[in-house]
Parts: sequence; structure tokens; C-alpha cells
Amino acid sequence: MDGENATSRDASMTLAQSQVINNFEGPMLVLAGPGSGKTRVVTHRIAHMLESGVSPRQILAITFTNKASTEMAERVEKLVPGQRLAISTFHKFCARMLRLYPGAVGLKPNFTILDTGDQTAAIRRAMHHLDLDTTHFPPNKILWRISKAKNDLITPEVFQRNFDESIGNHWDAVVSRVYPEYQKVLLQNNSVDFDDLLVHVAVLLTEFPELRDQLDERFRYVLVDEYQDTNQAQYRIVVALSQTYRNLCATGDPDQSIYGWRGARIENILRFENDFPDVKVVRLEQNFRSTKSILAAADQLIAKNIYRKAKALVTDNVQGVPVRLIRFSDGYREADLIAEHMKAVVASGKRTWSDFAMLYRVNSLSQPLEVAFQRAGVPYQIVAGMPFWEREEIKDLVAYLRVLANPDDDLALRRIVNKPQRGLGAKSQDRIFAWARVEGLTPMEALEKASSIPQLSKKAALSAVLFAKIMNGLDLAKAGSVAELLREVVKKTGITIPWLGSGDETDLARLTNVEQLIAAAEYYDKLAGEERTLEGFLETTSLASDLDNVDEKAGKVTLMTLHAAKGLEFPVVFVCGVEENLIPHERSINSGNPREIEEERRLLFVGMTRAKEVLYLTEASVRSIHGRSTYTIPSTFTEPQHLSLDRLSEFEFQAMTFDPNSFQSKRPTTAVEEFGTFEGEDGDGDEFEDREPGVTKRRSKPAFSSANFSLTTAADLLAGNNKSIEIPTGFPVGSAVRHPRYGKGQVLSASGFGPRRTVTVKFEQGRTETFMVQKSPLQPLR
DNA sequence: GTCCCCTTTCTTTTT
DNA sequence: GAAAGGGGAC
Repeated sequence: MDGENATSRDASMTLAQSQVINNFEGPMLVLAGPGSGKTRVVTHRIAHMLESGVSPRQILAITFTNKASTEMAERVEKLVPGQRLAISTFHKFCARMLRLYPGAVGLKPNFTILDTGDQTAAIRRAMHHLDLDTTHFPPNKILWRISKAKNDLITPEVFQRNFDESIGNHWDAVVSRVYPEYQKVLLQNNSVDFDDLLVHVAVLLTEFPELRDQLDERFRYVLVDEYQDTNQAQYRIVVALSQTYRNLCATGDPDQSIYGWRGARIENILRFENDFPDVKVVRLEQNFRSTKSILAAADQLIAKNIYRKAKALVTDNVQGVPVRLIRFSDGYREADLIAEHMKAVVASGKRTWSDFAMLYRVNSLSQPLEVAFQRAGVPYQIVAGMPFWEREEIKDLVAYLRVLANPDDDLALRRIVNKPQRGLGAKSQDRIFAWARVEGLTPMEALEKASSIPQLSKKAALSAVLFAKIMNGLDLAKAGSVAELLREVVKKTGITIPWLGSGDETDLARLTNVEQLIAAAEYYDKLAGEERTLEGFLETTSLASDLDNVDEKAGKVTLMTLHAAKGLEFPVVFVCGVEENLIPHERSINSGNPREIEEERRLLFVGMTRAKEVLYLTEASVRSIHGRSTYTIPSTFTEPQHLSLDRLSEFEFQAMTFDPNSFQSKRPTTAVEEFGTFEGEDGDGDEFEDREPGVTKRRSKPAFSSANFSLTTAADLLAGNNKSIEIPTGFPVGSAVRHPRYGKGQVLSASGFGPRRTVTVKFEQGRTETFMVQKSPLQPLR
């Protein structure tokens, strides 16, 4: 798709695609199936608009993720270089708008955007004000309810009214009290949460018609991506911007709506046709991504949804190998054998690590996979886990900047006032801030004058004054750059001192994270140049996400949830844990709401359609969940009468791994021949020697895997060596190992073979632990 | 004021 | 089984 230019466009486009590109006046709804080249079409549409004389200033393209917006911007840039147009995420766009018109909703221009942690803290505080008990009503759950209300544009007043008018449950009783108080806390802190960014702007556009007119005039052409995922607030914003100039182009796919639980409304697509009766609806049904086999299976699955507008899925691509459902005896075998399979395929030289993706419904499934991949030496990147910006040390440092940028940001101040520990515990803090309120001072002023606060200990007062001194000495203008300012924070607060020289892995990780934060600041400094502000940097930090860092070409296998996979594609995809209660998730089943089951089905549909060439669904007979081993039930979605798949046992899968030629599909299919480059055929066993990337060098003596001792290795088989490999002794006495938690160590003693092998390891940091090799995350160090 | 142990809970989380 | 949050002990 690279290297194309704007002029050679039409020849390579389908009729539907050209329609989208060429008709940019008036409302349009693009229903784009998976892999239908949507981004390409949208970017070409923008290019066409620019070429036709539309001013770049009049175009607004909105996406959901940073990644999508960056990609769109890059691709437009490639087509029509040097144009400045607004391509942004919903939240970023709203943050911009709010910085321009903060007063209208009671904010100051330097407001901060709170992350989930701060939001919970704010809820806590609100509940504290109301004397509500946080044990019985967990703040997280309350926050969740409030967030849902905001997504639906329900204000605290309306929430309360709704509650009063209904026979409310006691939950909503609590929420209807907390919600307004929470908003008050946010306003006092001159801050907003993620949802507020949208809600405030929606309010702005509704209550200030002149402003709406002005923005509508300014953004005459609005494009929205992933329209099926818009919530009420986003819908309102988009529609408000498209009244005078009704050039709204929404692209989306109802079949890929997987964020209903976050307030996304598929109905927004249906409503579109009501709001804009003259809408042109274009369907992009041709898939350029997947093989016929994959598409047929996905189509068969999604056709089972009742609440759906039927859409064809067609492709000119080859048939490809059949979609396979593999049944493993348990989750560990699943992980091990998949790792082994990938190793073998990569060793054969036909694929690289980054061709593979592992998708799962819940994050907890990543753990056994991780263990197996580490042991097998398969390089992987895991998306999600603990997002960078959520890390303790990062949030602390960012909180320092937040207080500097927005002195009203009490939540941030509370966070850092005793970090590193200065002997200013909750009690002293309460005293200081209570005194501030009585005296009518800002919290910072109170800290400065702490020595005159009655009943505050000498020690606490001293620390408070010292803290105020540090803060007063910090200034962006003086420091020159955000990165430099951060370095000063680190130096003056000594926050990293406890981590220096301890050698502890987590401390080392903390230090690295701090470095990374500074690096991120440097990057921002460079990008923003002289226009750099603290608010600007903080905005990038709070609106950043882990997903932005997915590198599809990282030379690693990618592990992530099905949700995170939306919008991505990989040559080979494993969707694992396709079992009842996982997909569909038991919560959805228990909800009794068929629409929730349909969302689960769409989720699997999204996962399946990520695959370009080879797709595996896997299930385990026994799965250990919540620490308990349970017999699983096959997923409703894969029942034979619903979905025709090639069903393989783990042994058949293994055989296929080691000798592609030995395995014949059970279903008669002539399809295989059509695909030239897949594993599953073409076993000419070409030289694999030294083809593997570094990590897997230990091929002759693989890290322990239960399958290894009875079978020949993939590499040997492919090389034509039919000698069996020796039974691995794995982790011999005296060998060096690494444990993710305890660090480096040495094997003291070992006993047993195979799955029962246990080793005792003495770790450098002193402790000695015994592990079942198969179940532990131990890695050999060469 | 801090730490540790107990209980509880266990989707998904574009921003 | 593991992490997180709250309550109680020091």
C-alpha cells in the first residue's frame, strides 16, 4: 500500500471505494467490513478534498486512538505533503477546545486531566465528605456508574431525578449522592476526568450556539472513524459540528462494535440515517486482508447474530489453509505447544516472530503463555499489563509537574506531599489543609507557613516548609525544558535515592522508568520547541495509552486481548481459550442479555478477522482459572453445528508442527495448493541453520518443555536428522537461572524428570526457593 | 506513621 | 493464585 500516489488512485480502487473518495459533499455513512481498506479510502478521500481546493483548516478527522490518528496523519502526509489539518482523537480534540473555552464550564485554562487512579481518589474524597463508607461501596464501582452516566450525557441532576422517579436500588442511591459531590471535587481541583472532556465539550456546543456556529463554520468537513464505538457524548459533538455544513462522514462497522460495555452505541449508526435523511450509505464489503477460509469462518460466526444488518464479506484472496480448532489437554500444553510451533515455523525460515499474534479474552490468560514463551525462548511483546503511565514512580513524578502547572490540583499535591516519605502522614496533611481552609489560604501557602499551625508537630512543620521550598524552587522557565525540570525534581526531592544501589529488580525497573519518563519529556521538548508548556506535556502523558506502543514489526510475537487487537492484522493468529465462560465470558452469559452474548460473538469475530493467512482457535479441556483447575465446556461459538472448522487434537497439531507433510487435513480440501508460502505444505526443509534470531540459540538443548523428551525437535526434523534428541536434563545443578521476581540465582539441587522435575535455586539476593520447573517462570541463563 | 497480614475479588478499559 | 485494599498491630 505504500508508494502509491494521489494521481494513480482510481485504477486501483473498487467502485465503492471511489464513491467514498469522490463524494465528499453531504453526509455519508461508510459501512466498512474488516480489512476493507478503510483507512486507505479515508486518507485518499482527504487527499481528494485537498486537491479539490478544500482548505485544510476546514477538515477535522477524529479517531479513537492515538495510534489511528498518527497513522492517518502519516498517510495523508504521504499523499499530500505539508498540509496542516486537524487529525486528532476525540479526547485530544476536546482537550483543545476546553483549553480555548474553559470558563464556560467553570474551569481555568490550566486544568489537569485526571487518570483513573486520581479519579478513584477523587471519588474517595467525595465519599469522605458525605460520610459514606468505602468498604461497602467500592469507589471503583461508583466511578464506573458515574462514568456510564457521563457517557450517556446524564448530568448529576438528571441522575438524581431519574433515581427519585424510579424505585431506585440502594446503589443508585449512593451514586446519586456521590456524583454531584465528585463533580464538585473535580471542579475545585480545576480538573476533569476523561469522560468530562467529552461531556464538557458536548455541553459547550449545546449551550453556546454562537460557539457552535463558529466551530461548525470552521470545521466544515468532519470525518469520524470507528463510528460504531461512539457514545452519546461523542455522537452529540459530531452532530453538533455538522449542522450548518452537513459534510459528516462516518466510517464504521457494526459487526466490530465491542465497546458497548463502555457506553458505545451501535444505534448511533442507525440514528445517522434519521438525523441525515439525505445520507449516502456506502458499503465496503471486499476484504483485502484475509484468505477465503478465514473470511468464511468469520462470516459463518457473525451471521449468528440477530441484532445485525447483514453485510457480505467477500475476497479475491486465495482460499488458504482451513481455520483450525485445536483442543489441548490443559492450558499449559496449549502454551507450550504453541510456543514450540512458532519456534519450529520460525526456524524453518518461513515466518518471523512478528508474524504471530496471540489473542485472548482476559488478561490473566497471558500469564501461562508468558511462562511458556520465556522458557522456550520465544521473543514476545505483551500489550497492556501495567501501562507505563500508571506506574507508581511515574505518577509521582508527573504529580510534581501537575502541582506546578495547576496549583489547585489538590489530588496531585496530596499524592506527592509525602513522597518520598518526609514524615507528613495523613494526619498531618489533614491538619495542614484544614488549617488552610480556615485561614483562607491555598494549600501551598499553608505548607509554607506550617510552622505557625497549632497542634502540628515540629517535625511535620519542618518537612512541610522544606517541601514548599522545593516546590517554589521549581520552574519551567528557569529550568528551560520539561526534561530539565524533571531532572531537577528528581534531584531536589531525592525520590530515587532509596532505589539506587539496591540491585533489586523492581528498583532497577523504577530507575529505568524514570529515565524513560525523562526521555519522553525530551521528546516532547523537541517536538514542541519554544511552545513547550507543562500543560502540553501533561496532556500527552494523560492521553497516552499503552496501545500506542504496539509495534507490529518489533521482531516479537504479540500477545494481547481481543479488544486491544482491533484495527491490527497479523499473518498468523492464535485465538486461545475459546471456551464457554471465557468467550462468551461468564459475566455476559450470566447477564441473561442476548445482546451481551452478541457482543462477545463480535469480539471473536474481530479476533478472527485479524488473521491474514493462518488462523487457529484453541481450547483446553482443563483450564486453571482463579487458581482452580476446572473442566471446560466448549464455547457455543465453536459448536460443530455452528461453525465448520478443522478440529485437531493436540497431537495432530504437534505432528503438524514438526512435520508439515505428515499432516493431512481431515476435511477434503483442495485449497492448500493455492497458497504458496504457508506452513502446512511445502516442506522442502531448506536450510534453517542459523536462521533463528538470537534468542533461540539454545536449539540443541532447548529449555525444558514437556514435549521435548519424546519427540525430535522441529529443527532436526526439518533438517532431515531423524535422531531423537537427548532427554533434557533442564536446569542442571550449578547452572545460572533467572526468576522474574527473585532475580538471578544458581541451581543448588535438582530432582525428577519431565513435568515433575523440581529444582532448588539460591538467589543472589539471599533467598532459596524450590520450583516445579514446568510451572515456574524460571529461565536458564547461558 | 508505617507496615504487614488478612480478606476479597477476579472482563474487556481506544481516552 | 495473586493482587489490591482495609484493618489492626507495632
